[in-house]
Amino acid sequence: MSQEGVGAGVDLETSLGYLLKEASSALRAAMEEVLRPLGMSVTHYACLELLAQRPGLSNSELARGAFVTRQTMNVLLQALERDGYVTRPAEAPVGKALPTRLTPSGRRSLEKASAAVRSVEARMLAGLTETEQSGAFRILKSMINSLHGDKEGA
Amino acid sequence: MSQEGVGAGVDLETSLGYLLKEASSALRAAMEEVLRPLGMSVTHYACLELLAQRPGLSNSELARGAFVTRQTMNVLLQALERDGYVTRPAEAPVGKALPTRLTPSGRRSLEKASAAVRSVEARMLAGLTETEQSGAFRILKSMINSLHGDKEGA
DNA sequence: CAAGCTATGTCAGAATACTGACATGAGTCA
DNA sequence: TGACTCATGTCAGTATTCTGACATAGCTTG
Repeated sequence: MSQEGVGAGVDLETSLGYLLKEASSALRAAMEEVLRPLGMSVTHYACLELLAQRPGLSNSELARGAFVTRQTMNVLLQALERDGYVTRPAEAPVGKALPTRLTPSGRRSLEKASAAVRSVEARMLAGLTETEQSGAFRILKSMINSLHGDKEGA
Repeated sequence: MSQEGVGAGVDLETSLGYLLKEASSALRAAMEEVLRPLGMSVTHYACLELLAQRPGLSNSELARGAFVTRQTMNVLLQALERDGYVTRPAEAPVGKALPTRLTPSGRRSLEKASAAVRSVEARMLAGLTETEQSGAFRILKSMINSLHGDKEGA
């Protein structure tokens, strides 16, 4: 049922951009599936994982790391703080940035989620050799770099 | 702001899943940037591009192709129909599925958007050889396949 | 010092996408 | 035929994320 080529369109069957979106969508769906039983969303997990690996990140830094706006991250952080997963000082030690840290409860919650997500990533990479994986890493890095540079010709 | 030198255990920096999300996020942002002047969102564009290449797709089929729920696509289609970009028959020729088609207006609108998106994709792929691109294609396909297969043995 | 610029945290409203639910049409199977 | 299952279109409500706006802290520059 797919004939009728339109001139000069983006061929979805061969478009790397479309494939990138499909892969990202599949990864997100798979993560949601394993995180749902743990009562955690993907963004929740991303925030906690970031804090585990880089303690003391501010709201804005977490937002950039999770690829959401700082307003969105702020709402999430308030919920996580209310539920006792993270803590923030009442006053900023310097500037306005409030360094955030995991509580023991948050760390426990993250451990199960982190294991689940790692298993998803392992499944995603099953069938790829080490060489292919490092190739994928380099290629994705190149794509990101090319997209971020606005006027820059690579 | 917390200083750089985030030296310890930055597993996110080596995670292909994280990199995949970053690349997808960068692509989406770049697409939004070029589509905004045309008054079109990414989902909007995806729907029109799908219809250009596969005329007669139903609401549910479009939803799957654009990686959103059929409810979300339904809302979008109603808006596109109201604005005269697509048409759907009042009654289903068979079953309940309503085959959707672009109007001349929708086709015109798509042409500019498609060119803009094509330039973004070209920028993304700048700096990658043909071999690298076909490698990326194969690797992404493998990731998607591995994530979708639930109990699938290799 | 004063002015300008940038980054941050936060509140509020708007846009977007999702989950739940219901009715309908088509195919399957006993 | 009738019951069952599945896919679809659609309405309604909820949830999530975004854009806009404001005040404040720190740095830079004249």
